[in-house]
Amino acid sequence: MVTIKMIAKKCGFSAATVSKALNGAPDISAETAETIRNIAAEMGYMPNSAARMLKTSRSYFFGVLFEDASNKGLTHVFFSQILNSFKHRAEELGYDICFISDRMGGREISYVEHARYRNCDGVIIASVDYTEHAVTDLANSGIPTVAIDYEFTSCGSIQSDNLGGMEALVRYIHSMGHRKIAYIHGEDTAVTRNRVASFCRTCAALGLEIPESYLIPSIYTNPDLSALYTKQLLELPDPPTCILYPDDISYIGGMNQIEKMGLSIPEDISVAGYDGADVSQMLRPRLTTLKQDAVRMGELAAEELARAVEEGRTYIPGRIVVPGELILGGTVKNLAP
Amino acid sequence: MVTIKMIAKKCGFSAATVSKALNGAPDISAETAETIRNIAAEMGYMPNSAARMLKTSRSYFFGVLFEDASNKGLTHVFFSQILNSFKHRAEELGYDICFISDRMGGREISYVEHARYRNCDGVIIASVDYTEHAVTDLANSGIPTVAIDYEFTSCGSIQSDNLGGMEALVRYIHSMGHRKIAYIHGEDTAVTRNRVASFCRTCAALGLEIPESYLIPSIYTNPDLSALYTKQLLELPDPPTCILYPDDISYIGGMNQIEKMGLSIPEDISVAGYDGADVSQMLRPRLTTLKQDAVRMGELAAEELARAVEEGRTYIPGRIVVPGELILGGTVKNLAP
DNA sequence: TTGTATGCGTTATCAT
DNA sequence: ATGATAACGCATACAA
Repeated sequence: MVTIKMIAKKCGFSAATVSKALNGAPDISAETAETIRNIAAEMGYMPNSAARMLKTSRSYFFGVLFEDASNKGLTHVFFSQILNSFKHRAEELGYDICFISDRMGGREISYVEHARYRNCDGVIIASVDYTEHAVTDLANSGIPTVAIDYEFTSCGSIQSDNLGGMEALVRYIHSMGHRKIAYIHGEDTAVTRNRVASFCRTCAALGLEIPESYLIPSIYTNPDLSALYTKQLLELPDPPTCILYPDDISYIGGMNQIEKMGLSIPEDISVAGYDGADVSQMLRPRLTTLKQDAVRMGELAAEELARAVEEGRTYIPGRIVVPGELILGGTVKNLAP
Repeated sequence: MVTIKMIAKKCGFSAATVSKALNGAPDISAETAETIRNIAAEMGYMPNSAARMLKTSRSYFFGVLFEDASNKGLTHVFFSQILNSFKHRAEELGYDICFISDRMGGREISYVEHARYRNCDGVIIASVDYTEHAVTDLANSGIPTVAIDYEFTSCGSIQSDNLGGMEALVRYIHSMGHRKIAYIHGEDTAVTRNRVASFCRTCAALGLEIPESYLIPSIYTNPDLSALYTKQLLELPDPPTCILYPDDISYIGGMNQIEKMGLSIPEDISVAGYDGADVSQMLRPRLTTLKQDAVRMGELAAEELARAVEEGRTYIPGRIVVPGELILGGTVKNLAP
């Protein structure tokens, strides 16, 4: 491994001068800087991040906390998209990614400890149970933090526009003449509550009466449950004309059930989804759905976190709401031509 | 930040003694060790990985190189599954994950440089163009390396059993009475070549003549292309009775095309897939497919890499082939009852 | 059993 | 413009 000392020896300058030259310090003559940089490159020099980290207490690591309840982790479609674009943007900004878990080898450690151990300059929190103490401790640890789809005091926040998205979706369905809209929704989380609230509020604003039986708590990405509830809905004395699903996978469960009952989409029953832009767009007809902008969310999260890190004590947490996009597929029938 | 020195001051012992006690050195009395550990815990001590790294030149980082051609990165289903289980197992073994990219901030750097900069103890290579110089350089850098689905001399290797898997799949289809089997396969990679070779060899062994027109090069996860080729196949003067797709998404494209032509699966045309265990299992009928054991592959990769790191110069690269599982869905009709 | 001294590679301060 | 020196936090060889 080639170090600054070795370069110093080779080129006759001192280690201090070499360090400065390599870091582009202003008090080094252009000529020496040039010479030193050439020799360093020639020798294949790479700085040692550990030494630099120790000296400057800056790691250029973004910690990533990414533990969802369903334990899908990195295979979770929406979050893997966010993470992917977060990673790209972070790299552009000069940061590497370091996952924060709750164990180091055999031992259990807290997220805060893990982040401190690795000297993370900042941390992004996504896809977790935000009420967990281990999580709130991290958010309050003083380490610059940005949360996805959640707000902590004094932390940055990147949120999907669940309120606006759901409103747009419901208004569209209403504009297609539907008055009886059911919503099979995901388990109780802050995000779900927002969507449900927006659903109810928008329906109310449109003068729609939504009976209790139309609002069904299910579980995200569970096709069996959504199939079951679809059946329930369709067997109601007064069934809905349109069913909303919480995600692509739930939709597929519902779709199977609908076909099984000999009905077809959208002739006999209309459907729409949320947070779907993957599989559901390959099926025919294409699902009408509200696509969240995961890519933009990841980018913004990286930029916000970089800002939090670099502004330090003067950082004022940003609260960014990222709009989604209404994708008009072919699953909502026009009842009012 | 609380350091060893601070603990030393507080408890009256020297820094060396504290360090030893905390690391469970044998030459410290049980009593002092106990005392020191208590005080350390009380003070909320966490070692500084940068300092430790610098001193021991061990980072307990596994570098992860994960750049696929299609740029899906972490959203690639198969590889995200591998990465997820790799991450879990690595954490159990005491390692954190650090992504290796080809840039640091604005500057371009090589993978090797990146891995060295972060002092990665070892590196896993997955989902890349293995012929790229940047990649082979990494594999030959001397850093302990394990590759997924590829073999480098002196690197460990975890491979999906593409030969055995494809053979099992073809033999099963043959056992159902099919003699005219077509294969729409992915773009040219080492993995694809293995599958195609095994497909051809198995067909030959079974005495099946596969015309050129039955073997179609497509692109992975491209539903439009697979739809197009499905149409081509079905319009052949002598069409196949069963079509093999390279993945779930390609299958969905084919499925749509089949339905569009008024045919049904498996009554009119049988189909099967490869590397599918996600969406295709939620559709009805369930796709008959050969599921790769991504979870096991990730675990094994972590274990193999840990071994490579810990055995150092005495490490003899392991070549592990991980069998898949034939999932019997309902898309292959029995032609020979 | 415990403590002293040293150095890992780097950067920052202060002289020169 | 350049260099000598110290220090970051830790682990270790060796002395006590």
